[in-house]
Amino acid sequence: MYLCPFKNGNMTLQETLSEKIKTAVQNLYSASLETIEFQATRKDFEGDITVVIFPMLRVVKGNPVQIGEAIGNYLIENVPEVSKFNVVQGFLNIVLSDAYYLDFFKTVSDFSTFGILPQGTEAMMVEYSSPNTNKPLHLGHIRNVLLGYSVAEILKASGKKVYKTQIINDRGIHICKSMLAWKKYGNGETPESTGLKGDKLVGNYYVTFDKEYKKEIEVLKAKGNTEEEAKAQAPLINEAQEMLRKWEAGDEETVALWKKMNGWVYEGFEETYKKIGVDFDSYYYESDTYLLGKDNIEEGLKKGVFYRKEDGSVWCDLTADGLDEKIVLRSDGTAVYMTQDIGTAIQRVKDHPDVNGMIYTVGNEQDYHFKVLFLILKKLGYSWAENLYHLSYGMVDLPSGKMKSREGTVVDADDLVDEMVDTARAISEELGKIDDLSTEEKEELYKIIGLGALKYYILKVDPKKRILFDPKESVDFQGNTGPFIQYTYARIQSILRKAGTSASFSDSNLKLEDKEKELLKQLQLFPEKVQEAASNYSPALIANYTYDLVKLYNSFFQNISIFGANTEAEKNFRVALSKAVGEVIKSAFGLLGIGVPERM
RNA sequence: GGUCGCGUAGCUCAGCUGGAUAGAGCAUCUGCCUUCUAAGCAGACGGUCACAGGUUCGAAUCCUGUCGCGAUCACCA
Repeated sequence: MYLCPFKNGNMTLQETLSEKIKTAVQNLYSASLETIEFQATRKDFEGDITVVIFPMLRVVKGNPVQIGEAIGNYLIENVPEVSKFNVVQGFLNIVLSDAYYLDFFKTVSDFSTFGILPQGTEAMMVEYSSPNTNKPLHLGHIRNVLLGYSVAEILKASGKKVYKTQIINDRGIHICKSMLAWKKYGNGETPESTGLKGDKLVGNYYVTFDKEYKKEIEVLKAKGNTEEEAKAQAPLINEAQEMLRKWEAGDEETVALWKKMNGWVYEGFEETYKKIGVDFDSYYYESDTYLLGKDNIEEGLKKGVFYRKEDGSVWCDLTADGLDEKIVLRSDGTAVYMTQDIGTAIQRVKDHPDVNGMIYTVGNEQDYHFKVLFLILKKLGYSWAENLYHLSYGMVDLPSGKMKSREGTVVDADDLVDEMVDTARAISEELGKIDDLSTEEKEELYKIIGLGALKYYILKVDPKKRILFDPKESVDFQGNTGPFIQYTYARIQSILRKAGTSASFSDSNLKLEDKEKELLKQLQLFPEKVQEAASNYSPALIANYTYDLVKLYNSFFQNISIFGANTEAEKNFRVALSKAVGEVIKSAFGLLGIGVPERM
């Protein structure tokens, strides 16, 4: 835990304290300590940083309170930043001088880039979205896309070079179902002729297929067939399978239809991505990659990583690693999911030779798959295989249970965003604070707020936890929410407009108010928080940090007058502090993919 | 059944590399807009941290077991 990360010289204050405490214990008790345990001082006590005395009792015999007192006194004399201390039970609470915080504040020349590292040489690839092309994106994809995008931004801020990519599942029986239904019942409909988004149109035919298929099953069951038989014998499913065979054989007409309908879907997806505000540096398509793994399988066979069974199928024995045997190539020589993923991974590194690690943003239902994939890639001997991470996130469930696109129980991505924007519009109009903005400015603002509410709502929860989403209980705009944080940003901008550009802060002899000190403490933690979020792949850490910062700021804002400050220096400091907080909010929200408004 | 994940206030979530009296928001209730944006602030109410053991000076946090919820165990993706 880093509580005083600001470096004055070449050591952080925390490192200095640590050294001095060790020296003190050495001098006072002739005992040597390995590490010193620090923690943030609890609100109920006076202090900024607390040293826990208990662990020292192993090497220093004595009363923890007396030891604390002795160390405290030593620090007062030997560390100028320590202004006061108190000891409660086994806790030494240290009060740092205002000068320490003011030095920190003055030293940061630009809070808009504070904590954001420049791009280093290490490159990583982040995969997210990975949709099927037979239906529109839904709430589940939204969580995926928001997480992936944010983690990519966070990794960038931590100094990595990042490539954002996706794998598009554009082939297989699912798209054939939509194609077949369109052919049979579509009457040549197109996005243009219907005015529907391409992905919606294709999705409708997927649903149509399912409806007609079910009808056929019922008919067959009525004729005395079992459920299984009916499902296998229904003409529609056989036609779809025939279509898939034709596609794999390269049948011209089928491939043309496939291209046409996928094209519609891609246009629809792009619109949705644009609406949400995410982007990609590259795209991989399963129709290109599903064969890629085969050569790697051959190679693995030679290396002895895989083995072939009598029927010709190829397997990887992972029982020694506590997993099962996994098939990597069918007996007929065709590729399975795993084959393709092996091939895609290798291809991606070939395409981007500087990549030394990949993040896969995929739901936790595929935990096992990725465990196996990573292990196989390691066994194949790729050095980058050590740096693969499955960014596994919990499902988004509705009160009614799982979302099922075939049953129409999905929350559509476009609809959801539109609803959020509508809510933002309704609230803004009711409050009436921005009536003088132009229509375009207003609409832009509603988008920022609506999306902010949605994104924050999803990103603030730990990725691995499942989310229960109740469409009836709309996403909040008050409390721990995106709009609350955006509102604080807008307030700050209002302050800055009023202050003009003249105010600059330079005085180091100010007496800080508690709330000012709290804000400086929180600001100081941002760089560490970015690194922590990067190593944990967790936007939630950034969201929670920002919320804490904003709560502190609002308390400061509401209780301490900025323009009513006693001195010009005080006023200038408060304006500068406000500006810094605003810049960190903007920067942190940027990592979450959330915009901030000048007014709201 | 095996494996993996989750279980904290009525609800949604923080806290989890062990530390003080477990924190926020929503909801409910009190105050605060003639003063820098009330999408706010100040406060009240609300807890057997699923349960039981264990390790420790100290456990929501680590270990074991039990229960509950979910996922996964395809020549599907």
